Amino acid sequence: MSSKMKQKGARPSKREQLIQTAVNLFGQYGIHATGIDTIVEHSGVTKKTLYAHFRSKEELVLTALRHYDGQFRNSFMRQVETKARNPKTRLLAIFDVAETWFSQQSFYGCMFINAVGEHSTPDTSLRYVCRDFKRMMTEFILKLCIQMGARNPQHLAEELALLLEGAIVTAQVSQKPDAAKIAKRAAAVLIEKQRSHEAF
Amino acid sequence: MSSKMKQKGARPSKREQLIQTAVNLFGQYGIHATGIDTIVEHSGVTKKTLYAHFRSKEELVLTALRHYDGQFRNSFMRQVETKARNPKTRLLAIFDVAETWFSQQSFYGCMFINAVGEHSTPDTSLRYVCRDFKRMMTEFILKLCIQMGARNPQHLAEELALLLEGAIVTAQVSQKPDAAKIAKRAAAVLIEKQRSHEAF
DNA sequence: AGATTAGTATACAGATCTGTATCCTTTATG
DNA sequence: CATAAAGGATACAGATCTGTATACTAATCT
Repeated sequence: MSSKMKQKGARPSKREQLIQTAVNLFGQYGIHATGIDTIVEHSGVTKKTLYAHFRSKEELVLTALRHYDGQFRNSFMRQVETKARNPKTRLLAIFDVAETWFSQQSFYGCMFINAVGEHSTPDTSLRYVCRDFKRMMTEFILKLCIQMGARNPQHLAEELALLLEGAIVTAQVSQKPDAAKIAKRAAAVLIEKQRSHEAF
Repeated sequence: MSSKMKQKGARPSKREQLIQTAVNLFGQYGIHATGIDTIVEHSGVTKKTLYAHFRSKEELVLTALRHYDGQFRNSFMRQVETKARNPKTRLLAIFDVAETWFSQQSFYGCMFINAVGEHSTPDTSLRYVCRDFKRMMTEFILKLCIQMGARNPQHLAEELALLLEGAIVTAQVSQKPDAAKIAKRAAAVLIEKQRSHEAF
């Protein structure tokens, strides 16, 4: 049996410690503002070990973003699906989950939006990761719109995704967690407008 | 007559050159990624002159943000008011103006959103500048909502502002300038829902 | 014209950044 | 036990960052 076998409840490997620390620091302070030395200090792992696991800072950045991607999506979708049962209420629940997210002490906006903000060059791996994250979120919404039997699910999903993005940055920039409530109110109107009373 | 008198059409002062260069570079590459040396090179002004006009990089950052604030708001509002005549169509025109903004080669998202993304500490001058910018934009929208005779202008303005924010980051992250079209579609629904048929 | 200001050019100090190297210790495994 | 792998501690190289200092030049005001 391999020693590298991942097992539940085991203390995290150095690699995982580094990634989690990177996620936290990049999330709070941004990527450029977070130096390797800072990550080393906060993770309790030496620089040599860091560079044994990751070729460069850029590789750590990408790994951290991808890790957070999976982590966040899992948590977010699970919360939505727990909070409500049918597609329509789940669409609305998205904004309730968002509000609890915005209200956390450790909320510093969307890590992917912030990452793109400091990396303008298009067609880079970082940009792809961020783009894909947003695409996945929209697809999650789209599925619910289809299940709800919306007349034009694609349109509705795009609109609701836009509201969610707007709520995120408004909560961040204007420090108003209740931007989620505004978004939810608008979402309710848009959903009602698209509701097909035949399905469900 | 003072030599520092500003006169139209005069070639820009060193100070203005520095500010404009800073706006451009901060906007494209972000604040942390843009060094003083880079600004010096691109502005054609020496470092000593820069530090004669600004105490520190931070002061230049704030000045640049405030400068861009006025510049952008002026341009944006003027375009909206030129494109349409009555409040309702002006509200919709916001998203047309946004789309041409998104489609520019030099579009790198909203400078203020990006700035906040790399400066998480609240209650700093930088955060105030960014917050005020968003507040002013929302108030611009609010005035139009009131003029339109919306049933709840405050609510409508908050919702439309959210849609605009969402469109900005979606256009930036997903590189889809037509996020503005989606926002406009949703805005039309929200506006119609709030329309009071008594006024105008 | 004379004096002051504004600006150029450039070097430099001190801090910080990414990434590497060296030496030693712990840990796991056959 | 013995050997190899993983990690800790630390110094360092080279680049880049903010901000300052020095010496010279061009413009401007009285």
